[in-house]
Amino acid sequence: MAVAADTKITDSEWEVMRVVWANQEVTSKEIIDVLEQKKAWKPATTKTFIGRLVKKGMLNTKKDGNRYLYSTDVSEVAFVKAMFNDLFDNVCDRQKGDVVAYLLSQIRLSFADVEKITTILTEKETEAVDLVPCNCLPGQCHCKIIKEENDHEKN
Amino acid sequence: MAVAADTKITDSEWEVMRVVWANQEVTSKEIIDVLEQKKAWKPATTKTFIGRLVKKGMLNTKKDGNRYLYSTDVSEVAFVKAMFNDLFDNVCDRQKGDVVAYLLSQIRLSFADVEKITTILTEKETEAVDLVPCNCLPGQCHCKIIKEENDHEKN
DNA sequence: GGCGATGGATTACAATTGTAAACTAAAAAT
DNA sequence: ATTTTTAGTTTACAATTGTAATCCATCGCC
Repeated sequence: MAVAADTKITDSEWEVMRVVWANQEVTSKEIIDVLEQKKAWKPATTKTFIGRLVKKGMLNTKKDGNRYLYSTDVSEVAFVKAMFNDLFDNVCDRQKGDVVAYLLSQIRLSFADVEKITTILTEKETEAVDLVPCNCLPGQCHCKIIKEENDHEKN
Repeated sequence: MAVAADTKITDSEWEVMRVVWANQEVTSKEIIDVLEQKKAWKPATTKTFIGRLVKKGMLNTKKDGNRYLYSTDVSEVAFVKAMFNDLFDNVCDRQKGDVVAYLLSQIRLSFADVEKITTILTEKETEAVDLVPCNCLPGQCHCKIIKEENDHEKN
């Protein structure tokens, strides 16, 4: 029921979604109030973003008198993961471990998090390699160039 | 010497940057060739992105006859980290461990990666808490609402 | 029942982004 | 030296995004 988190949204729309995710069902007024606080957006501005999200199918509307109750079928967690995955598309496989290490170093963890990550890490350890193969196009990643240089030396 | 990876670039510009990062110094032709392959961009399109990156100060130019050699002072690793950090701004602190766990589960690791991550994890373990405090604005995160509900029940 | 407030829809408009052609100057080839 | 090819610069133009005012329908209140 995740309704594909494949929809692209902008940063501003994301702000709106966060309010919706936080609340299950919200009125535009609630969204407007929160974002007037956080982003100093005029009500009309927030309305625009709500409208665009409805058009994109990210927000559902349920009529309630003269107004709508907004909700979404897209899970926040799934969406966030999809966004991060997207970013990863721009990164060489060989670099990803380093990026994850960095992210990990930046955040706070709960005991549950530690346990979860430990489990995954143990699993990954059994499949670890000396050098993660680079998946990039030649010319778009260091690895390839180094490889070519090596090949060159060999011949 | 990182020259602030604070500059925002678009996805398309990122493609160009990857070629530059992969090569130290490149000509526009090399960039054009790679991206004609990968993205089927017309040379003129790639030229536009190169131009915009130069204007933004992400690319340096060194004259070499009738053409330029392009290079950058921005480190790829630093840049990637900054981009991920940016994304994290849209995520509740309490959720971040989960996201990192997910990312970890998605990638391959080298032995060195495993070691590095293990070290960081061990460190994090000593600072782990039962529940990572939520940093979100009230109304923009579940945590706050749950908290309010709890507070409510208490009274 | 009329009127002000509220919420949604329409319109606006500049900046950024994706996509590229056209133009120009300089280098390479003949 | 003239032509052809390159590389960089300028211009173009539609789509998306940020930001918002205005308009219109309705709801609640006097």
